[in-house]
Amino acid sequence: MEKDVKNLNQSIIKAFKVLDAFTPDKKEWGVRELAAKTGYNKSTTYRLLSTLVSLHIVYQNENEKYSLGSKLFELGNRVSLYESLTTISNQPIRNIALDIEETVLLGVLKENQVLYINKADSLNGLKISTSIGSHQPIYATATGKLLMAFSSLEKQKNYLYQNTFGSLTKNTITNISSLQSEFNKIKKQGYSLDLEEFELGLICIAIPVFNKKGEVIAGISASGPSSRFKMEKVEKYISIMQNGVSLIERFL
Amino acid sequence: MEKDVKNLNQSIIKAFKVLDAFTPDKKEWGVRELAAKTGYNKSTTYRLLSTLVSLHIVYQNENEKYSLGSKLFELGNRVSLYESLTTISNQPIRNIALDIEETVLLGVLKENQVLYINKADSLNGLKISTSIGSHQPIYATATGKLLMAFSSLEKQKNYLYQNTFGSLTKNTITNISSLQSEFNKIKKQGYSLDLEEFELGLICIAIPVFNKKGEVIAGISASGPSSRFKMEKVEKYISIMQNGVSLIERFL
DNA sequence: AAAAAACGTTTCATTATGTGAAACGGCGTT
DNA sequence: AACGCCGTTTCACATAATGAAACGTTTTTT
Repeated sequence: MEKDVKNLNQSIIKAFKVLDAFTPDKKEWGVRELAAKTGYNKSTTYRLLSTLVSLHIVYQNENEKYSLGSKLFELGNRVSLYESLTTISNQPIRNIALDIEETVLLGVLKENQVLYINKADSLNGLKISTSIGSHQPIYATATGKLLMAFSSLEKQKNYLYQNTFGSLTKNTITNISSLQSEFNKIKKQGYSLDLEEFELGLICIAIPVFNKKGEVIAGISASGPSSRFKMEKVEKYISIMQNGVSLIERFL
Repeated sequence: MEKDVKNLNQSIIKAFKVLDAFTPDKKEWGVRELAAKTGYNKSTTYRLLSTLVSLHIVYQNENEKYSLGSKLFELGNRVSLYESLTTISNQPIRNIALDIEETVLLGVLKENQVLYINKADSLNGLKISTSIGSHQPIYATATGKLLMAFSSLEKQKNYLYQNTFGSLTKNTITNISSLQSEFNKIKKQGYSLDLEEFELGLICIAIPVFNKKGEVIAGISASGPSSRFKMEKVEKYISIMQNGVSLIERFL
């Protein structure tokens, strides 16, 4: 039972289907080929394009070909990906935090560190102090290792060979080849663990957030004290987190 | 005598007027206030927003407020400002080059250098060798000095105090305070000159390209050998260049 | 050099679609 | 309990989007 069939504005849907046809692989379109691609009538396509041109959303160059225009660039730059991720994730991560009763964080990669852009506290007394806007090292956190594991091999190599990895606890992985195999393992199993590698007594699970193109753009983590964070619960935690993440991914 | 009144798609125009209401100063809108702002009926505005939400172009958060969504971010990032500037400028700079019979270049600031992203050759035998994609120093070129002159005072200070300015010809300005007053002079007069400061025998004029917000996003230069580049022609050159630039600015 | 094909664009009768006033139901305040 | 504000839905109506065909150029083929 889907929601009611809304009265959506067909012209707007068409306009954005047209815009979506402009990709890095195909930046220029003629009217007829674009009509064939979208399935719209040639006249309709022409009028959609004319309107978009008048708004500077698309630009028509000298060969009469159409391409995306500067106004779209401007509008797109008014959207902060962090902000929209934050807004979208609010409710889902709060629900996760309620369900598993641990602190939940949303993190992204930024300048060779993990930047946390959203947080949902658990109601438990013992809380994690990591706050929104704070940074942590990649190699010693569940989210950091996760995001690097899902980066390109080139990025991984760059990271591994251009940084030093100091020991933060007795469990910290400080060896380059161990880190590389940790990345491989994480990518294979689809989640990441921090077993007191950043701070003694602190355990953490992280899973990826994928965008529509299948790229990992963020990670969600649940952290808690090792005293109550039992390894046999990991599977259950991941399942709960996965449900929340799929709610986020719908809007990306 | 404008061009024929085209049959533009009204819904699309409305949709983008709605999107344009979302600015850095006002990132969230309710239906009613947005209807008041745009002048559209409350129902119409609601349906426009519903359609845009279904496309993930806008996002509706928990308070039922609307804000710009991730799909708009994605589309905006498919537009390269350089590419659209290049396409838009092609015809205008060619016309300028024909008119004043000198090589015309379009340059932007990139990583403390001038990056040239478009060029129109003159038909004169003696041509300028600077090519598209090449970089030149800020302090010794007309376009570089121009773009820095129209940057914030903070950027100017950063540039002046974190770089060294080697002498390229006997005319190069290598002194920090002279450069600062050169920037001030350029911003005041609205154009920039390079009097054999980069290469002996080479003279250059540059004027700014403004976007709709009044920011300088690029510079256009005309360069020629000092033998035929007479100072009494500067005013005429600038007027011709200004005409071409205004054609570019229409599309920004 | 002529003919044909392909392009973006315009026309116009037809009909699908977006429209606005009013009503609705939920929520917070008085 | 009454009010005011919100986003949302309804429905008769009028406007605005539609597609087939024709147009005028330009490019390709013959």
